[in-house]
Amino acid sequence: MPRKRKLLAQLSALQSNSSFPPCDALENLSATPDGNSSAKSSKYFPAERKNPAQLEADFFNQPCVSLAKSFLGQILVRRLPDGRELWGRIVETEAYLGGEDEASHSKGGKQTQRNAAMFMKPGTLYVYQIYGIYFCVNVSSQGEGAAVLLRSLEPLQGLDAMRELRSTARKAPSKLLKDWQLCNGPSKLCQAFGIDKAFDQRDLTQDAAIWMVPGGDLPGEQDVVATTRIGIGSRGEWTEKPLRFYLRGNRFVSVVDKKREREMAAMGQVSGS
DNA sequence: AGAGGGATCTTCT
DNA sequence: GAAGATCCCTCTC
Repeated sequence: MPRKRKLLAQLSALQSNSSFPPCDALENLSATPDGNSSAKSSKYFPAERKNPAQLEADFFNQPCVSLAKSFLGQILVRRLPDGRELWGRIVETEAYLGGEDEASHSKGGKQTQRNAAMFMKPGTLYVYQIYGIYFCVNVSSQGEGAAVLLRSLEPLQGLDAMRELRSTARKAPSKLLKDWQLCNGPSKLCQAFGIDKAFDQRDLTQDAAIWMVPGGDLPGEQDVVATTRIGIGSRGEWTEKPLRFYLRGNRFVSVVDKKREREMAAMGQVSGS
């Protein structure tokens, strides 16, 4: 059996159970969970109101950099077809501004079939495949063609399911993944949360399978490190712009910039009160 | 601890 | 036809 086939089969088996169709895209049509499946299920709420505290359209309607920072500390929630809920706290993001931003898929303001979601209303997911085998997920922000890449999450709930989803994609399933290895990278978090192309162009404020809720522990300005983006190659002046944001000292961040953190600490000493 | 390469395929030129 | 907002394994120091 070819490796890819095998992976797809495992994923499909994991994500579906007897009462749900295997196709992830059908989740929206059957939003009612089977009562006893999840502690967070809507036992006391109408089915259409899955969470009263979820982040709404006005939150996502911010300029790109502002949204990228505002995401830090907020919580991404994913409900799998079997009813299990995965919770992850966002600890690392990148802003892709569109237009002049040479590193953005929407550079030059160019809209293509692939990046169409970047031009849709704030809160729309942009999911694309990278290197033929992985996925990355962005959230559209205010601004033409602008979006925020989700790079790392701190896993909060559903870690067993995340480990299963992550492990299906590796050669040596023998060694158990540590908690910090589950979601510390843009494609790792997509694997762990079962996010693929089927989520492209979905609306975070309208979807029954994925949404965000406000975090209880939001960072202050001094807790956020702003540094260069990862993996964008040489993009002129845009290569060095501080458009990546992460929580200082958080062990679930994918790439730590010690040098930058020292610089910021020094600045803080000078201007600190 | 760090460097290097392979996997794998859609999208756009 | 080539590149790509990555990850993981292996080799070397």
